[in-house]
Amino acid sequence: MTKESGIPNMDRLAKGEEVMKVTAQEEYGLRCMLQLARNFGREPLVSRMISEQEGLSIDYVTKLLMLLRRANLVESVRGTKGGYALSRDPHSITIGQVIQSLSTEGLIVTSADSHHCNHFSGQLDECVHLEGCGIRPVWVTLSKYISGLLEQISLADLMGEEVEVMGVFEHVANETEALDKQI
Amino acid sequence: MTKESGIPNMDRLAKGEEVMKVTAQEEYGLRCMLQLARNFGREPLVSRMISEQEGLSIDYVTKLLMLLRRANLVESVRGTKGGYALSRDPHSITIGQVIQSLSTEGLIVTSADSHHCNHFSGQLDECVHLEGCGIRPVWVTLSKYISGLLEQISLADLMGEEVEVMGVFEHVANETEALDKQI
DNA sequence: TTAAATCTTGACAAAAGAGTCAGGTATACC
DNA sequence: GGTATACCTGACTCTTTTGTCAAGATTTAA
Repeated sequence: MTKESGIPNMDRLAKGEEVMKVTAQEEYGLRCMLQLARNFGREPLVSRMISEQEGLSIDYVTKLLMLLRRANLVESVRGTKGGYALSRDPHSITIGQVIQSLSTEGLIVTSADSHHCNHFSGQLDECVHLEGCGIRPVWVTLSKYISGLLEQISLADLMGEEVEVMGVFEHVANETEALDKQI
Repeated sequence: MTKESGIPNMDRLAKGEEVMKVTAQEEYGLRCMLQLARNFGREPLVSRMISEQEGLSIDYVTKLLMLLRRANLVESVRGTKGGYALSRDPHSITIGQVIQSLSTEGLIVTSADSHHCNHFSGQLDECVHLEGCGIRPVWVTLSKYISGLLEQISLADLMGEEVEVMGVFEHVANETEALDKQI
């Protein structure tokens, strides 16, 4: 532990450190889902509309929606009057499910045979540190928190104004922590 | 919030969701730093040694150490008897500092003018949602937690056996949460 | 039956990230 | 001085990710 331990978040963040990536597919795909969530219950939304509202090309939106459709989160209707719609209520779709269906691979570390440890094996077939790794606890801790949080938030939770949504998060973040401690 | 809210972590993680990336540079660079940390106080460590211990090519290790040297985390000595060493005590180098110096760009969201919002602007110059974004709270919440955690852990904290290190993390994770709630 | 609107698909091009290579510079030791 | 060891650097290649394109299939409606 370092002497900085007592510095409040705002100070720590002010340093501008930037770490851990969200891919374009995850970000833009989630935004498309939010458009569909806001449209839930109405006529299907056409890709041109989403494209305009998100500042993305129609073709790209199409590609993202295809990924989401294949994950059964979205349904499509062809032809005139066609378009896209969520395949179920936005309350029952977590952002974890959305992000996962959009990410090729990513961070998740729970054990030595996890994707992360297999992926970063250097020139060898197996990571040198499989049997004991000083760094794994870093990613394990972050993974737990991240997936815990993402599984607790639904698309419906993101549909309000930003201030309200932020409130939801503060509440859920506390719940997640409480949950973690029980285990 | 979804009905899954009460499911313990292990169940949530078992689904195998994989989200948010750690780049190769971050992972391997951090490992090199850990090698240097374990060698702290002794003769400088040559890149060949690190290369062998990590299963990476010498050239690649060299490249990573160059990034770390430019961030003033590492010092190098040329010539016979040369090598690399931490530029200061492993207790005073946080993994946040390490990761940051290794990452080209990544997730950090604290406001509308953050890197994240500038980066994901689609075809336009500015993100459509700058004035109010339902998704930003997701990344803001994760960013806070991640950078909070990374700034509280030092290289020295990672030098022990994996089980011990995991213990440190459980302790620090709780502290971070407590800290967040004060604000 | 034809036209218009819209989704479907796979191939492709552009950009970013990962990792290698070759030629150069500094230091220690004989 | 000469030689061996080791760092320094930028250019280059390979792979993955991002985003576009073109040709096809389905549905509605006139």
